[in-house]
Amino acid sequence: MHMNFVRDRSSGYLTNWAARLFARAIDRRLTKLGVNSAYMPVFFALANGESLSQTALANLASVEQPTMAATLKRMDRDGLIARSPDPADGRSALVSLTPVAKKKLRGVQAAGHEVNDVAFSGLTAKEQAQYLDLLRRVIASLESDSDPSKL
Amino acid sequence: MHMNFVRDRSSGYLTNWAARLFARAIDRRLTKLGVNSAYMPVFFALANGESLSQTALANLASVEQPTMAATLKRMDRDGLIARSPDPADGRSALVSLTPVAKKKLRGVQAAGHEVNDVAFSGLTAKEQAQYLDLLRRVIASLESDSDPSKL
DNA sequence: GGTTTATCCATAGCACACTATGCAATTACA
DNA sequence: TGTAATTGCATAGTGTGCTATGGATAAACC
Repeated sequence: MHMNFVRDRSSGYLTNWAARLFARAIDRRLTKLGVNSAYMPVFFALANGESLSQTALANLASVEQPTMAATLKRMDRDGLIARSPDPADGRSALVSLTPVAKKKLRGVQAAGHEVNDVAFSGLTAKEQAQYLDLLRRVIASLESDSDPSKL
Repeated sequence: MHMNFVRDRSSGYLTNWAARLFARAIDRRLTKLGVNSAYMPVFFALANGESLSQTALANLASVEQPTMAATLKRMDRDGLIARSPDPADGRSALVSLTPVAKKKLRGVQAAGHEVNDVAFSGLTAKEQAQYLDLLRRVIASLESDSDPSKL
């Protein structure tokens, strides 16, 4: 087992690496369902029959609007979402899951839980809570770096 | 401050979000230097005049070979690396930093330290060490998920 | 020595993320 | 009410990452 000291001491590097491993673990499981990891926030947000705008979905997923636009375009292509005009706003369309997507919902949720369990398999319950807590605090600090209004 | 319970309890989601915030914070600082965040592992690996193969750099950065190939292509385009044929192996080329890149080295290192400090600004020294330790253990578990030989 | 296997790298094709920009519809306000 | 500012979405362009594949050189093994 060779070591890489610069790498293993860098919070940014390790966080990035962990995120890529999470995505790979998720994608390995979702590929069988014809689903991609970026679809997950949309699946969860619309799981109970909700109809949300693209902007609302982007906020829930913490991605920029053009990123969500591209994700929804792929989901549309894959037959997973339907769009209906918002009667209250001529600019907006409301997005909901199709019956096809609803059938995949349980599998998507199972994949999420499974990967979460794998990632936490070496941690005690207390350490798992610590991990989430520390992550949230690191996130808060980094958010205030980009947006001083959040201080 | 609105909440998003599904999101804030998901280790994969939070890790991904933190990684994107790290990358954005780094890129905001490196853009002035004409450097991208993916160049950082290459900068650090070659900081002391080393000459390494593409495969070695990919391993150090923990990315797949085609990913490193694309990164090196951009660094080449930006005049940051030089490639010389490996006299001992006709398939391989040895990569090193150009004088232009060496001039940027201090700035790149400073950006890394600065973002690390921002991310850790809300954590005690003990908590910072815990964060890195927990990350490494989560990474180890996720690696064994994709490669059972690592168990 | 010649065949097989492994290794190094390039390319194709795609997913997912970002910034910058612009149009169209809505809201705010003078 | 009519103009200005805001908001919702689309598009263009780019960076970073992945898998799959193939060619060319090197190493291993009859």
